[in-house]
Amino acid sequence: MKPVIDVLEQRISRVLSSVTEQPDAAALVKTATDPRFGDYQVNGVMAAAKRLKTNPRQLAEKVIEELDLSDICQTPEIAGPGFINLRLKPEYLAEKLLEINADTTHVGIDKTGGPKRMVVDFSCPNIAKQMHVGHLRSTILGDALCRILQFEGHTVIRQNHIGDWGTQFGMLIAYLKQTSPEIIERPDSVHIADLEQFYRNAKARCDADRDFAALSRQEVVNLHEGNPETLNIWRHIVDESREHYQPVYDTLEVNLNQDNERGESFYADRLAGLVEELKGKGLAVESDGAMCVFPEGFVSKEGQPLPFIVQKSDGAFLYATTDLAALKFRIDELKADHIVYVTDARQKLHFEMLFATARLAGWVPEHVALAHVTFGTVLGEDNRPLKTRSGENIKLRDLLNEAVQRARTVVEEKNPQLDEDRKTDIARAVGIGAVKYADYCNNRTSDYVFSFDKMLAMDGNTAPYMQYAYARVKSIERKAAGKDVDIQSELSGIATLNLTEPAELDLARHLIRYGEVIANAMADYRPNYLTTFLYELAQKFSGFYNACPVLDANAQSRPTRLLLCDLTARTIAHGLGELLGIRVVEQM
RNA sequence: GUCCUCGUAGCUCAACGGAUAGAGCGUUGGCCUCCGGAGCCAAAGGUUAGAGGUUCGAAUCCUCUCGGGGACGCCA
Repeated sequence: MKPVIDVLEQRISRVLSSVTEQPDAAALVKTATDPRFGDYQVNGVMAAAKRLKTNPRQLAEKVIEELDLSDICQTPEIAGPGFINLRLKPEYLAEKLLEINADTTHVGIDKTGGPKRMVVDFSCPNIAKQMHVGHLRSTILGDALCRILQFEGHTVIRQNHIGDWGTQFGMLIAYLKQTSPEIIERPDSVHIADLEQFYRNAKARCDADRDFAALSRQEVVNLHEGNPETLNIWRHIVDESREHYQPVYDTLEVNLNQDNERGESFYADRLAGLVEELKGKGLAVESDGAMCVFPEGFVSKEGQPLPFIVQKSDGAFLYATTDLAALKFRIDELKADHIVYVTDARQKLHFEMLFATARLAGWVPEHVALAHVTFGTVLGEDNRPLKTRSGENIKLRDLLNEAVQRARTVVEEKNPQLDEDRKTDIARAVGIGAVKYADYCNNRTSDYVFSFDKMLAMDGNTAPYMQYAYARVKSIERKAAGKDVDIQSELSGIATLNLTEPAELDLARHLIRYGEVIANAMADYRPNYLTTFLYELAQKFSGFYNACPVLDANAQSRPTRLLLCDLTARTIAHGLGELLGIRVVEQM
């Protein structure tokens, strides 16, 4: 079903256009800023009146005369300087709830009318290093965006642009050859238990030993030239690294695996040609020995043009080159018509220049949209980027383990009678859910302070609160049998509703807004719109739960209330589970 | 120095150019013979950093100032 707000916008805009004789007059329907103003408000009349130099209230009168919303709203009211306030009819709410109920797979939300091929670039850890807290936001934000886009009906191509092809590999390969010479014959026999330590050791040797440094450089050359022995070891390092980061994705319940990987190495043999092409087009020129593109509008310190360096003075390529190659590949071969990059805000300039350069080169057709979805930093309690006490990056694995452990303690305290497996499962859902939810519920552009205590709190806008709301509905369902209530038969074929209590209506009005909120969240790539909606839903459900008995309700009210419970549970499960990748549990 | 970004209640944060700027935490006061009190209801708390401007209307857009964070030629 189409969101009510869109239906209203369309219908009122049409009337406003005809009354004002201005074809592009927009109704500007928004959700009401205050319940006293009804459910939706029309803001566009005042702007239109201004253009016509007429009285806005009088114009609003005319619009209302022409407008027929009787199937949706009660009589519209004019208020203030020229707002039109709209209140949905209970009959309309009932009709919509039944529609949602009938849609068992898609919670009453239409697929997009214009499906696209969307490439989403996210997570992107460096191989040969542990994933740390800095990868958290890109990974889960990207995953949520993919889930939502997919739900909307787009074709989503997840791309994990892993860092598997840098000069650091020379040193890692050289180090493995020295410390585990058997790797040359049998790469599989060497297991890297601690990636971080491995990297540090190699780096230390490289810094201390000139001969080793020379070997490292030679291995870089070998790698680029495709030397089979070096390549084998490199491949092994990549495989070993995957053993470390795949479990993190699994724990996070993020849909990423080897199939989504297309790392820097994939583009390695395209770079030289790409730079040649840029040179040929007169875009890349030499500056201080490096090959640079100078896209218009980018200036540096002294007002000099800012370079986008595509080849270093020593001939090596760098991330700008790889990113260009990836962009080109995604358009030419993946046939993307929308590419979304999910990285932290510090890379903003880089992506602006990347997009500008690609456009200059003529690689971006008109219909292709490029977006950089930025986010802020995860901070510690000291308001500095989150680190361990000794100043190191916090490993994502450790962070998640702690969250689960803390959740486990709470479950143990609240529900000791549950069996062990159940407790373990709940602790996982709650702990991981808390970390993800805490991230999603903040505006992605701002930094946020990471706090286990806050994200695991049972009060407030947190995952546990949401999961609790869900578990409470499920508890009602479990209790039903004991009270001789057959939910199945009361809900099957339900054709009319009896919405009368304020708390019922309030909950109903909120439930039907789900599709509108998803659209809003996606238009701006902002999951916090979704968490806010879900939180409000849980609050409204609690209000309803307190005010309206369900199982003990009379025959007039009970089916309606059972349906409200069911739709609330389905919406929470969908929003949390399907769109945000946060598991709900029946009991907690 | 240039550019980007942020500055909203004691704290953490919302607010899609709209009406009297909203939540949560914390504080204060209510609500358990009742479907999970891990809850609900209510109160107090604000010159939206400051100054101009645009607009019928500005936390939101523009300009400047102050303050935090970030980026700015061979790292990603």
